[in-house]
Formats: sequence, structure tokens, C-alpha cells
Amino acid sequence: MENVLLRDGATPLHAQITEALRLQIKRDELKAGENFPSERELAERYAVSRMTVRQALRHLRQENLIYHERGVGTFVTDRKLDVHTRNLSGFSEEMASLGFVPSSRLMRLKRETPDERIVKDLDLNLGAEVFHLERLRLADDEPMAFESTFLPASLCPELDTADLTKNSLYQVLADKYNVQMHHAAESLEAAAATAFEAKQLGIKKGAPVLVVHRVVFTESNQPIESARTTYRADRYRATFFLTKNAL
Amino acid sequence: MENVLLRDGATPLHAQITEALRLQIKRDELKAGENFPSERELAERYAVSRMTVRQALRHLRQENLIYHERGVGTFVTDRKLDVHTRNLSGFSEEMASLGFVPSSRLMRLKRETPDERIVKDLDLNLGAEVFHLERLRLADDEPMAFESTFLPASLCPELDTADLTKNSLYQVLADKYNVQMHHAAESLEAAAATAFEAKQLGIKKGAPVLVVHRVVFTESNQPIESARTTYRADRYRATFFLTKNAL
DNA sequence: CAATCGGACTGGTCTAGTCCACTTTTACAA
DNA sequence: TTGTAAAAGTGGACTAGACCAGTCCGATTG
Repeated sequence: MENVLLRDGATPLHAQITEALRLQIKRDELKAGENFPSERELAERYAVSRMTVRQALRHLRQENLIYHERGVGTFVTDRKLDVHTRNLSGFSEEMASLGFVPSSRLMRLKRETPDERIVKDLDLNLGAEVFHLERLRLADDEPMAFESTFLPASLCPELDTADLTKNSLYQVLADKYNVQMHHAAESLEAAAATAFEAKQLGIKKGAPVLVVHRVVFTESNQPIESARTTYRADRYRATFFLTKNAL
Repeated sequence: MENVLLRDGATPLHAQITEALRLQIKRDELKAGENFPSERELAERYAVSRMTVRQALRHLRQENLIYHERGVGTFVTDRKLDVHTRNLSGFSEEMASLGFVPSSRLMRLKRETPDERIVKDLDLNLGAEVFHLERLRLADDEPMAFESTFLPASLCPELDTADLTKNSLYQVLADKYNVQMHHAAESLEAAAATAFEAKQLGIKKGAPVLVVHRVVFTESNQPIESARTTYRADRYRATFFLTKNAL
């Protein structure tokens, strides 16, 4: 058992404990129904204070990996059905985690002046320009979704020069422009495929599609992306995890 | 300014501070762009330790009401567009918060033996029975969704006798059976309305609908409800808030 | 045998500090 | 006036305790 934490200040202790426990749960070393160590026990084991352990457990709880019962103890959540919760990652990461091989076909990448909707989404000044890219998203070489994305041009001055076929958009934003996505608002609705969408996705016109509109923000709440993704209804469903109260 | 906290142990101090600050934000007494009190200042104002303040702020942060900037301060989130995030509440509450008058028409309420899918969702023993209710959900007297709900019969023995037209289902579960919903898994997909659904919802057969499948759990992870709700695509969209990292 | 009472243990809450990395402001020097 | 360096302030992380209200289990008592 590895109970050694790096106290060099590079990675917070609570993050290291979270990671260690998460690994043990994923490896089935800590199972549902088994006795999970108590907070005081973990504190002693890792030689940290109980508050630090509690912070680590809070993260695991937010991921629904564990739950608490007052007066009783902590338990690993029984994952009867492994829910692939939609989290804040891009298409590539999501598809990879679902076991598909993601790829994409760049249909368009232009600098332009956006319409009112995008200006509002991205909180732009009058006349500010955006990059508009359209991509067909494939999973295992089958069309899965069509995505239309807008980014403030001020944020990523020479996006046209970046290689978006090899690297994910979020990777480029993080590496080249030091822009980190932090949270997002998504709205989902059902629609009938337009003739254009149907052609791109290889389905019949009027077939049901799931339309996801997403606005992504940085930590300081600056909008960095507005995207509209049209998924084939027969190949995709979105799964979310909801909680009643703050954890 | 009310800085008085009840120290009777009934409501945790951090919850009282959360509520007080939330109120001030909603009332616009604390605005975006204005200087939000620092953690040390709040600790002094409420005469609590800084850790307690931090716990309160964490809740507000999870609701995306505030955000932090290291070395700078805490700020109220600028809500340009007021996002009605889908949270763990029932149809009635959600519609009410959107400004509609919710109502529902009970189409069916029977005790029965469920199929495999429901057995799996609700983690039932072989032969266990469920209540199956079907309701047409209206907003401002217009059909909005059709909902098919399954609940373990063992959980709510005489559900048939309860008045489900006046009280929300979750209200009955909480009041009469002391069953509290805590979290849920939802999956959303687009589909074409079947002839039956189309008739119920007053739309054309084949028109796009948003199908939400939801399983609700208690705090100790016991499944209490499996529901399938079919929304009219032209009247409903679901909005979610996603975060990259644990908060 | 059944009931109950007490102790041990659990997570929930809270305190009163410390140190750190970081940003902003201020004040002083060139 | 312009740099720059120090000071003040911020949130992030962490400690080493404390008390409480639940739960559970085992021993004692009727």
C-alpha cells in the first residue's frame, strides 16, 4: 500500500489522497459493501489532519464514487450500471472514454463577424471578430455529430495556423494560448434534421437529432466558446448526474 | 445588515451564512463587479472561523453564484443570461420556476410486476412489485410532456390512496413515507414521437421529442424512482451546468 | 429470554491559528 | 516622472485539536 505523499507543495495533499483512493476504487481494491476506512483512520494512515482527508472525500463524493452515512461510515457507491456521465470534456475525450475512436473532418475555418446570438454568448464588443469552425465528428469512422463552433478571435489570434486535425481544440487553446476551460452551460433539445444536417450525418431529412448548445467559460467566468452540436439520435444519448443539495 | 447567526445547533452556521449571502446576491445587494467581502472579513463579521466561511462560499461557488481569483478576491458571477439550470426537482417545481402554471392528468396508477429494465433500474428482488403511474404533464394547460413512472411498491405501500393531483409525487414520498430524493442519473435522447405520444401531446406523429430517462436515488444510494419523460421538442429544452474540476 | 443502557465509533461541524503563492498597492529611489 | 521593491491583502492549503448527534454492539439487568 502506498501511503507516501509528496510534501513538496507541488500537488496538494488532498488531491494526492483523492487520486490514491480513486485508483483503489477503480482497481476494485475498495469495493461496494466492504468497509471503507474511516476519516480518522485515513488521516492517520496518510499522516494528515482529518480536514484534509475530508476534502479528498468530498471530491470523491462529488464524483459519486462514495457516499456517507452519518453515524455509520463511508461506502463505495455500487455501480450497477456504469454511467458515462457527460462531463466537461471535448468530443474526442468523450468518445474515447466510451470506447470509440474519434476523428473529425474540418469543413470550415474562417474569421468573421458574428451574429447577435454569438455576440451575446461570448459577451463580445461591437465589431469584434470570431473564428468560426465547422467540423463533422466521427466515431469509429461513422458520422456522429456536426459541430459549429465560435471563438473570440482576440483569444486565439492565429488559430488558422494551428493543426486542428491532430490536436483537440481544447488542447490547442490550453497549450498555445493558455486558455483553460473551467465550466459550461449546456442546453439540449430535440429537433428534426435539416436537409444539410441529414446529408452530413448520413441520415434522412426530418430524422430526430439531439442539438446541444454549449457555452464554455474560464475560471474567471470569461466566455471562450459557443458551440452548437447536432448529434444523430440513433447513435448518441447524453447522460448527466444531478444532486439535490450541495455536497 | 443581519449578521446574527443562531447558534442553537439546529441549522449549521455555514448553511446560515450561505443563505444570508445568497439572499444578498439575489437582492442585488452584492453585485457583479462590486467588491465582495474577503473571507477574513466575513469570518469577523459573522464571528466564525474562516473555515466555516469557506464552507459557505463553497456552496455558493457550486451554484455558480460566485467565483474566486487567487490573490485577488471573490466576485459575484455576472449573470448576463439567467440560465434556468435543470436541477433535481420534479416537473411541478421546474415549470413553476420557469413561470408556467403546472398541472397534470393522471392516466394510470396500477400496482404491477415490472419488466427487466425497471428491475435493473430499481435494483429489485425477483417478483417484487412496483407502482406504475402515467401522467400527462401540462404547463399553462398546454400538453408539455408525457411521463411514465415506476416506484418500488415496498417503499410506498398505499400510494394508490394518496392524492397525487394536489400534491407533487416527491412531496408525498417525503411527507408520507419519509423518502428523500438526493441525487439522480438522467439520460437524454432525441426521438420521433410515436402515434400514442403524438396523440397525448397534441403533435404530429414523427415530430421530434426529447426523451429523458431518470433514476432517482436516496442519500444512501437506494433507487426510488425510474421515470421516462417525453417532452415536446418545440416547447422544452433542458439546460445543465457543467464543471471541469471538483469545486 | 428480551429490553435497555452505555461505550465505542462514525461523520458533521467548528475553532483558531499557520504558512504559502499570488496580486495589488504603496512608497521610495533613480 | 518612471521603475522597482516592499508591504498589505487575497484565496488555497493545512493542522491539531474540540464537541455533537447519530448508529451499533455488547454487557448488564429485569
